[in-house]
Amino acid sequence: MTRKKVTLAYIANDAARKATFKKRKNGLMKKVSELSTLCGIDACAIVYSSYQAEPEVWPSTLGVHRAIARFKNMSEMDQSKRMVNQQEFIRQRIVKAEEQLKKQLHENREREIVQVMYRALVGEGLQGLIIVDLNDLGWMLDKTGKEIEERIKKLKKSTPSSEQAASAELQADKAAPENHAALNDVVAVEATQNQPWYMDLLKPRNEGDALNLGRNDPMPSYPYGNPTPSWSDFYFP
Amino acid sequence: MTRKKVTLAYIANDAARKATFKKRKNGLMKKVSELSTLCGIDACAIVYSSYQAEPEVWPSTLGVHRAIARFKNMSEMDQSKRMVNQQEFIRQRIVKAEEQLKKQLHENREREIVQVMYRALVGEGLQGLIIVDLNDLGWMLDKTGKEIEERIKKLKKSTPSSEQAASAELQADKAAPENHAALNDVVAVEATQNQPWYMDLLKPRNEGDALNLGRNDPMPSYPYGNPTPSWSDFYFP
DNA sequence: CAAGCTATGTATAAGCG
DNA sequence: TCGCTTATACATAGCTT
Repeated sequence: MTRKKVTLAYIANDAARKATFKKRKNGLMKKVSELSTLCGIDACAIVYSSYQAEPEVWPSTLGVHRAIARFKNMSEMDQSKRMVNQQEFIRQRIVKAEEQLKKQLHENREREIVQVMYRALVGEGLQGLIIVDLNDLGWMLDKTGKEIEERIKKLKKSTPSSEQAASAELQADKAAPENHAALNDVVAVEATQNQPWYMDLLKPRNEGDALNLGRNDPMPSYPYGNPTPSWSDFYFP
Repeated sequence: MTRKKVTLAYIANDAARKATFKKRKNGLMKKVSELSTLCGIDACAIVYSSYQAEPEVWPSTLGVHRAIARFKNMSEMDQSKRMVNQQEFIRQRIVKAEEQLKKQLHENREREIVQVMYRALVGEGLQGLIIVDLNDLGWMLDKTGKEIEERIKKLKKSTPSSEQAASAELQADKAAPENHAALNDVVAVEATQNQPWYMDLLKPRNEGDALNLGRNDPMPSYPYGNPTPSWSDFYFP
C-alpha cells in the first residue's frame, strides 16, 4: 500500500513521528522560502526542535547576518543624537515627561509579549512554532497589552481566585518593573538546591557557559535594587 | 491552460502576487497545524502582513489564551518565593553576586536577540516571517550573544570604521544598559519634529494610542537616569 | 535510523462567473 | 477584486535498501 489519506492525529510510533516531522519541517521551510521569493517578502525562518541538535535556519544564516548588519546602523542613530542642536534642547525638555511615560508603556508591553510568547510554549515544556510576519511586529506591542488586560478582566469573572494573582502580577509589573528582583534571586537559589518543577524545563546546552560566557563585562552596580529583571532569569538562573 | 510549472521568482503582477500570498499563507497555516497535530507539537502561528489588516492566528487564538493562562502560574512562582525559609537565606546571600552577574548576562542576551529579530526585518522596513520552535527558545539566548560577538570580530577586520561603532554600542549596552536613555529621548524628540529616516519605518496603527493606551499606571521615578531603555523605544517613541 | 523510491493525496496556478 | 473550479505540480506516507 502506498499512502493512506493521512489520519490527522498524533503519530504514536516514535520513529514514524520523527520521520514525518523531518519531512514536513523541510516542506515547511521550502514553503516559506517560496512565499518569500514569490511575494517578495524578506522572510526569516528558524526551526529548532528537540529532534535536532542544531537549529534549522532559512535563508541559510542570512537572516542573522542581516541582523548583525543592523547593529552597524546603531551608529547612525548615534549620529542623529549628535545632530540635535541647542535649538532643539528646549523643546526636548518640554516633552520629556511625556516621552518617559510612553517609554514606560512600551517597555511594559515589550516585556509582556516576550513573556507571553515564551511562557505559552516553554512554560509548558512543549515544542512549538511561531510564525510572525515581522513587517509590523509593532502590532504585538500595540495589541498584547490591551488583549491581556481585556482577557484578564473576562477571566476574573469566571475564575476569580486564581486570576486575581495574575492581575496583581501584571499591575505590579506595570507600575514597578524592578519589584521582581527579589523573586528572581529566590528562584535562582532554589534552582541550585532542589530544582523546582519549572526548572525541569531548563536544559542549558553547556552548564559551564552559565557563569562565564566569554564576556568580561564589569558587573554594573544598581543603587536602587536589582537591574530590571527579565523573563530569562526564571529559566536561566 | 491550468497551472504552469511555478516560476520561482517574484510575481510582478500585484493582484496575482496578493492572490498567491493569500493562498500560500493559508497553506502554510494548515501545514503548521498539521505538523502540530501529527507530531504532538504545541505550535502557535501568527501571520501578520501588510496584505491584511488583522493578523492571522493559529490555532484560533488559543496560543494567546494559553499564554494568558501562563500568567496565572506566576502565582505558583510566588508560592515558591514564600517557601524559601530562613535556613536558605544565608546561602542565598552567598550566591547573590554570582546570580546577579548571570542575570545581567542573560538580560543582555535577551535584549540582543529581540533587537536582532526586530531590526533584521522591521529595521529594513520589509515584510518577513519568523518561524521559531519555542521548545527551547533558550537556544537563542545562548547562541545570539556569542554569534554577535563572533561576527562583529570578523566584520571588524573587513569594515573597521563602521563596525567599530557597532561594537562600541554592544559593549556599552552590556556594561551599562541605562546609557541609552539620553539617546532615546533625542530620538523621540526628533520624531516629533522632522521624522528622521528610521521613523519612516514607524507606522503606528492609531496615532492617539501612542500616548494614552487605557492604562493609568503612575509613572515611576528613576533616580539614576531613565528606566532601562528597550528596543521598542526606538520605533515607538 | 537515514536515504531513496513511487503512488497518491494535497496544494494551488489559471480560468471563469 | 473575490470566490470557486479544475487540471496539474508538488509534497509526502509507506516501503525498500
